[in-house]
Amino acid sequence: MGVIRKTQSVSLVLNEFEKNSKAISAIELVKRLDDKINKTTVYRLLDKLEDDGLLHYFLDSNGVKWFAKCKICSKSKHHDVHPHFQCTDCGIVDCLEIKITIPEIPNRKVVNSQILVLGQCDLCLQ
Amino acid sequence: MGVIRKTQSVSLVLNEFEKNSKAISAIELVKRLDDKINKTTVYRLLDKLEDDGLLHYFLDSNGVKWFAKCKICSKSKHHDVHPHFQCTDCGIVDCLEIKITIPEIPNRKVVNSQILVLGQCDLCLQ
DNA sequence: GTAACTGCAAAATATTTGCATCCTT
DNA sequence: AAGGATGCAAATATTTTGCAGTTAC
Repeated sequence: MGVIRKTQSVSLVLNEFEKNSKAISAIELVKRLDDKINKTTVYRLLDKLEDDGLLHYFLDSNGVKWFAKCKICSKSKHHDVHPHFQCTDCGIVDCLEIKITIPEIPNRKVVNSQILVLGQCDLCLQ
Repeated sequence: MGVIRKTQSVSLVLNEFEKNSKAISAIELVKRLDDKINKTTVYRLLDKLEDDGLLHYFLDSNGVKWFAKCKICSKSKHHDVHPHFQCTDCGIVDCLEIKITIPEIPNRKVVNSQILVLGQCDLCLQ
Protein backbone atom coordinates (compact mmCIF):
# COMPACT_ATOMS: atom_id res chain seq x y z
CA MET A 1 0.00 0.00 0.00
CA GLY A 2 1.18 3.44 -0.75
CA VAL A 3 0.13 7.03 -1.22
CA ILE A 4 -3.14 7.83 -2.91
CA ARG A 5 -2.60 9.51 -6.22
CA LYS A 6 -4.86 12.27 -7.43
CA THR A 7 -6.40 10.45 -10.32
CA GLN A 8 -9.65 11.25 -12.05
CA SER A 9 -11.33 8.32 -10.34
CA VAL A 10 -10.42 9.60 -6.91
CA SER A 11 -11.83 13.02 -7.77
CA LEU A 12 -15.02 11.53 -9.12
CA VAL A 13 -15.55 9.43 -6.01
CA LEU A 14 -14.77 12.18 -3.52
CA ASN A 15 -16.91 14.54 -5.52
CA GLU A 16 -19.94 12.33 -4.93
CA PHE A 17 -19.39 12.62 -1.21
CA GLU A 18 -19.03 16.37 -1.36
CA LYS A 19 -22.30 16.95 -3.17
CA ASN A 20 -24.05 16.66 0.14
CA SER A 21 -23.30 15.34 3.58
CA LYS A 22 -25.21 12.10 3.33
CA ALA A 23 -23.70 8.66 3.30
CA ILE A 24 -23.61 6.55 0.14
CA SER A 25 -23.74 2.80 -0.08
CA ALA A 26 -21.10 0.99 -2.09
CA ILE A 27 -23.66 -0.36 -4.53
CA GLU A 28 -25.26 3.01 -5.00
CA LEU A 29 -21.90 4.57 -5.76
CA VAL A 30 -21.04 1.83 -8.21
CA LYS A 31 -24.31 2.55 -10.01
CA ARG A 32 -23.86 6.31 -10.01
CA LEU A 33 -20.42 6.04 -11.53
CA ASP A 34 -21.16 3.08 -13.75
CA ASP A 35 -20.47 4.90 -16.99
CA LYS A 36 -17.33 6.55 -15.67
CA ILE A 37 -15.48 4.11 -13.44
CA ASN A 38 -15.34 0.34 -13.40
CA LYS A 39 -16.97 -1.19 -10.36
CA THR A 40 -13.78 -2.96 -9.33
CA THR A 41 -12.08 0.39 -9.15
CA VAL A 42 -14.90 1.87 -7.12
CA TYR A 43 -14.68 -0.89 -4.53
CA ARG A 44 -10.92 -0.62 -4.38
CA LEU A 45 -11.05 3.13 -3.99
CA LEU A 46 -13.60 2.97 -1.19
CA ASP A 47 -11.32 0.59 0.67
CA LYS A 48 -8.33 2.74 0.11
CA LEU A 49 -9.98 6.01 1.02
CA GLU A 50 -11.28 4.39 4.17
CA ASP A 51 -7.81 3.11 5.02
CA ASP A 52 -6.55 6.60 4.57
CA GLY A 53 -9.13 8.17 6.83
CA LEU A 54 -10.84 10.23 4.13
CA LEU A 55 -13.96 8.11 4.37
CA HIS A 56 -15.41 5.97 7.09
CA TYR A 57 -17.96 3.25 6.75
CA PHE A 58 -20.66 1.60 8.78
CA LEU A 59 -23.46 -0.87 8.25
CA ASP A 60 -27.16 -0.19 8.10
CA SER A 61 -29.99 -2.32 9.37
CA ASN A 62 -29.83 -4.51 6.29
CA GLY A 63 -26.11 -5.16 6.46
CA VAL A 64 -25.43 -2.76 3.61
CA LYS A 65 -22.13 -0.93 3.84
CA TRP A 66 -22.40 2.84 3.72
CA PHE A 67 -19.54 5.26 3.30
CA ALA A 68 -19.38 8.87 4.39
CA LYS A 69 -16.86 11.63 4.30
CA CYS A 70 -15.06 11.88 7.60
CA LYS A 71 -15.58 15.16 9.35
CA ILE A 72 -14.84 13.82 12.75
CA CYS A 73 -12.34 11.09 11.97
CA SER A 74 -8.73 11.49 11.10
CA LYS A 75 -6.33 8.80 10.01
CA SER A 76 -5.06 8.39 13.54
CA LYS A 77 -8.29 8.32 15.49
CA HIS A 78 -10.25 6.71 12.77
CA HIS A 79 -12.06 4.34 15.00
CA ASP A 80 -13.40 6.92 17.34
CA VAL A 81 -16.78 6.18 15.89
CA HIS A 82 -19.99 8.10 16.17
CA PRO A 83 -23.58 6.92 15.82
CA HIS A 84 -25.39 6.92 12.50
CA PHE A 85 -28.98 7.55 11.61
CA GLN A 86 -31.14 5.90 9.00
CA CYS A 87 -34.57 7.11 8.00
CA THR A 88 -37.01 4.24 7.83
CA ASP A 89 -39.11 6.13 5.30
CA CYS A 90 -36.73 7.47 2.69
CA GLY A 91 -33.67 5.40 3.54
CA ILE A 92 -31.14 8.20 3.79
CA VAL A 93 -28.27 7.63 6.15
CA ASP A 94 -26.06 10.17 7.86
CA CYS A 95 -23.75 10.74 10.79
CA LEU A 96 -24.88 11.85 14.22
CA GLU A 97 -22.58 14.11 16.09
CA ILE A 98 -23.81 13.05 19.47
CA LYS A 99 -22.20 10.90 22.10
CA ILE A 100 -23.99 7.85 23.42
CA THR A 101 -22.44 6.30 26.47
CA ILE A 102 -22.09 2.57 26.81
CA PRO A 103 -22.18 1.47 30.45
CA GLU A 104 -19.63 -0.86 31.98
CA ILE A 105 -20.49 -4.49 31.51
CA PRO A 106 -19.47 -7.03 34.18
CA ASN A 107 -16.65 -9.36 33.14
CA ARG A 108 -16.13 -7.74 29.78
CA LYS A 109 -13.96 -5.03 28.43
CA VAL A 110 -15.86 -2.67 26.20
CA VAL A 111 -13.64 -1.28 23.48
CA ASN A 112 -15.96 0.13 20.91
CA SER A 113 -19.55 0.28 19.79
CA GLN A 114 -21.58 0.63 16.66
CA ILE A 115 -24.87 2.41 16.96
CA LEU A 116 -27.47 2.80 14.27
CA VAL A 117 -30.45 4.94 15.19
CA LEU A 118 -33.57 4.32 13.16
CA GLY A 119 -36.42 6.73 12.76
CA GLN A 120 -37.75 9.49 10.57
CA CYS A 121 -35.62 12.28 9.21
CA ASP A 122 -36.55 15.95 9.17
CA LEU A 123 -37.81 15.87 5.61
CA CYS A 124 -39.99 12.83 6.11
CA LEU A 125 -41.49 14.24 9.29
CA GLN A 126 -43.04 17.17 7.45
CA MET B 1 -47.53 -17.98 5.40
CA GLY B 2 -48.88 -20.38 7.96
CA VAL B 3 -48.15 -22.27 11.13
CA ILE B 4 -44.75 -23.79 11.77
CA ARG B 5 -44.92 -27.55 11.76
CA LYS B 6 -42.86 -29.56 14.12
CA THR B 7 -40.60 -31.17 11.61
CA GLN B 8 -37.20 -32.71 12.20
CA SER B 9 -35.54 -29.71 10.59
CA VAL B 10 -37.18 -27.32 13.00
CA SER B 11 -36.01 -29.42 15.95
CA LEU B 12 -32.48 -29.62 14.63
CA VAL B 13 -32.28 -25.88 14.14
CA LEU B 14 -33.79 -24.95 17.49
CA ASN B 15 -31.59 -27.52 19.15
CA GLU B 16 -28.50 -25.71 17.95
CA PHE B 17 -29.72 -22.57 19.68
CA GLU B 18 -30.46 -24.39 22.88
CA LYS B 19 -26.98 -25.89 23.21
CA ASN B 20 -25.82 -22.60 24.64
CA SER B 21 -27.02 -19.06 24.76
CA LYS B 22 -24.74 -17.66 22.11
CA ALA B 23 -25.85 -16.34 18.78
CA ILE B 24 -25.14 -18.24 15.57
CA SER B 25 -24.57 -16.77 12.16
CA ALA B 26 -26.60 -18.05 9.26
CA ILE B 27 -23.53 -19.36 7.48
CA GLU B 28 -22.24 -21.08 10.56
CA LEU B 29 -25.56 -22.81 11.04
CA VAL B 30 -25.66 -23.90 7.43
CA LYS B 31 -22.22 -25.44 7.89
CA ARG B 32 -23.07 -27.15 11.16
CA LEU B 33 -26.15 -28.78 9.69
CA ASP B 34 -24.70 -29.36 6.27
CA ASP B 35 -25.01 -33.11 6.41
CA LYS B 36 -28.51 -33.02 7.85
CA ILE B 37 -30.41 -30.16 6.29
CA ASN B 38 -30.14 -28.49 2.94
CA LYS B 39 -28.90 -24.91 3.11
CA THR B 40 -32.00 -23.58 1.40
CA THR B 41 -34.09 -25.07 4.15
CA VAL B 42 -31.87 -23.60 6.82
CA TYR B 43 -32.22 -20.12 5.41
CA ARG B 44 -35.95 -20.54 5.04
CA LEU B 45 -36.32 -21.82 8.57
CA LEU B 46 -34.31 -18.99 10.05
CA ASP B 47 -36.59 -16.52 8.30
CA LYS B 48 -39.67 -18.29 9.44
CA LEU B 49 -38.57 -18.72 13.03
CA GLU B 50 -37.69 -15.06 13.12
CA ASP B 51 -41.08 -14.12 11.74
CA ASP B 52 -42.63 -16.19 14.42
CA GLY B 53 -40.67 -14.60 17.25
CA LEU B 54 -38.76 -17.71 18.25
CA LEU B 55 -35.51 -16.23 17.03
CA HIS B 56 -34.32 -12.71 16.50
CA TYR B 57 -31.47 -11.55 14.36
CA PHE B 58 -29.00 -8.72 14.24
CA LEU B 59 -25.89 -7.78 12.29
CA ASP B 60 -22.32 -7.83 13.46
CA SER B 61 -19.54 -5.44 12.57
CA ASN B 62 -18.93 -7.25 9.31
CA GLY B 63 -22.52 -7.23 8.15
CA VAL B 64 -22.94 -10.89 8.99
CA LYS B 65 -26.41 -11.86 10.16
CA TRP B 66 -26.55 -13.58 13.54
CA PHE B 67 -29.54 -15.32 15.02
CA ALA B 68 -30.29 -15.94 18.66
CA LYS B 69 -33.07 -17.50 20.64
CA CYS B 70 -35.44 -14.86 21.91
CA LYS B 71 -35.59 -14.66 25.66
CA ILE B 72 -36.72 -11.11 25.74
CA CYS B 73 -38.71 -10.88 22.56
CA SER B 74 -42.16 -12.22 21.91
CA LYS B 75 -44.01 -12.25 18.62
CA SER B 76 -45.82 -9.07 19.50
CA LYS B 77 -42.99 -6.96 20.83
CA HIS B 78 -40.40 -8.49 18.60
CA HIS B 79 -38.74 -5.27 17.72
CA ASP B 80 -38.17 -4.16 21.24
CA VAL B 81 -34.53 -4.79 20.62
CA HIS B 82 -31.64 -5.05 23.01
CA PRO B 83 -27.93 -4.46 22.41
CA HIS B 84 -25.57 -7.20 21.34
CA PHE B 85 -21.97 -7.90 22.15
CA GLN B 86 -19.24 -9.26 19.94
CA CYS B 87 -15.84 -10.33 21.19
CA THR B 88 -13.11 -8.94 18.99
CA ASP B 89 -10.80 -11.81 19.97
CA CYS B 90 -12.84 -14.98 19.64
CA GLY B 91 -15.75 -13.63 17.64
CA ILE B 92 -18.60 -14.91 19.79
CA VAL B 93 -21.74 -12.86 19.80
CA ASP B 94 -24.48 -12.69 22.40
CA CYS B 95 -27.30 -10.60 23.73
CA LEU B 96 -26.91 -7.91 26.36
CA GLU B 97 -29.74 -7.46 28.76
CA ILE B 98 -28.98 -3.87 29.44
CA LYS B 99 -30.78 -0.75 28.38
CA ILE B 100 -28.92 1.96 26.53
CA THR B 101 -30.77 5.21 26.17
CA ILE B 102 -30.78 7.12 22.93
CA PRO B 103 -31.20 10.83 23.49
CA GLU B 104 -33.72 12.95 21.63
CA ILE B 105 -32.41 14.23 18.34
CA PRO B 106 -33.59 17.60 17.03
CA ASN B 107 -35.92 17.42 14.02
CA ARG B 108 -36.03 13.65 13.97
CA LYS B 109 -38.22 11.02 15.43
CA VAL B 110 -36.23 8.19 16.93
CA VAL B 111 -38.09 4.91 16.63
CA ASN B 112 -35.53 2.25 17.21
CA SER B 113 -31.84 1.58 17.50
CA GLN B 114 -29.34 -1.14 16.82
CA ILE B 115 -26.37 -1.32 19.10
CA LEU B 116 -23.40 -3.60 18.77
CA VAL B 117 -20.87 -3.40 21.57
CA LEU B 118 -17.39 -4.59 20.71
CA GLY B 119 -14.79 -5.72 23.19
CA GLN B 120 -13.41 -8.74 24.94
CA CYS B 121 -15.57 -11.41 26.47
CA ASP B 122 -15.05 -12.97 29.89
CA LEU B 123 -13.18 -15.98 28.54
CA CYS B 124 -10.81 -13.95 26.41
CA LEU B 125 -10.07 -11.56 29.28
CA GLN B 126 -8.53 -14.33 31.35
C1' DG C 1 11.48 4.41 -13.89
C1' DT C 2 8.55 2.54 -10.68
C1' DA C 3 4.94 2.05 -7.71
C1' DA C 4 0.20 2.98 -7.99
C1' DC C 5 -4.03 2.75 -10.61
C1' DT C 6 -7.35 0.88 -13.86
C1' DG C 7 -10.45 -2.20 -16.58
C1' DC C 8 -12.03 -6.58 -17.86
C1' DA C 9 -13.12 -11.20 -17.12
C1' DA C 10 -13.55 -14.66 -13.96
C1' DA C 11 -13.96 -16.34 -9.29
C1' DA C 12 -15.73 -16.27 -4.76
C1' DT C 13 -19.42 -15.62 -1.31
C1' DA C 14 -23.92 -15.49 0.43
C1' DT C 15 -28.54 -15.80 -0.25
C1' DT C 16 -32.82 -16.55 -2.95
C1' DT C 17 -36.06 -18.69 -6.30
C1' DG C 18 -38.45 -22.18 -9.15
C1' DC C 19 -40.17 -26.42 -9.14
C1' DA C 20 -41.20 -31.09 -8.31
C1' DT C 21 -41.85 -34.10 -4.46
C1' DC C 22 -42.74 -35.37 0.22
C1' DC C 23 -44.66 -34.77 4.89
C1' DT C 24 -48.00 -33.08 8.75
C1' DT C 25 -52.11 -32.27 10.32
C1' DA D 1 -56.89 -33.71 0.94
C1' DA D 2 -54.29 -29.52 1.30
C1' DG D 3 -51.33 -26.41 2.92
C1' DG D 4 -46.61 -26.64 4.55
C1' DA D 5 -41.81 -28.26 4.20
C1' DT D 6 -37.86 -29.98 1.73
C1' DG D 7 -34.03 -30.78 -1.63
C1' DC D 8 -31.77 -29.79 -5.71
C1' DA D 9 -30.27 -26.98 -9.31
C1' DA D 10 -30.00 -22.64 -11.03
C1' DA D 11 -30.26 -17.76 -10.54
C1' DT D 12 -29.08 -13.37 -7.97
C1' DA D 13 -26.47 -10.09 -5.84
C1' DT D 14 -22.41 -8.27 -4.10
C1' DT D 15 -17.66 -8.16 -3.65
C1' DT D 16 -12.97 -9.86 -4.66
C1' DT D 17 -8.96 -11.54 -7.43
C1' DG D 18 -5.74 -12.22 -11.27
C1' DC D 19 -3.57 -10.14 -14.74
C1' DA D 20 -2.13 -7.18 -18.32
C1' DG D 21 -1.90 -2.54 -19.68
C1' DT D 22 -1.80 2.60 -18.30
C1' DT D 23 -0.71 6.66 -15.55
C1' DA D 24 1.02 9.80 -11.93
C1' DC D 25 4.88 11.41 -9.62
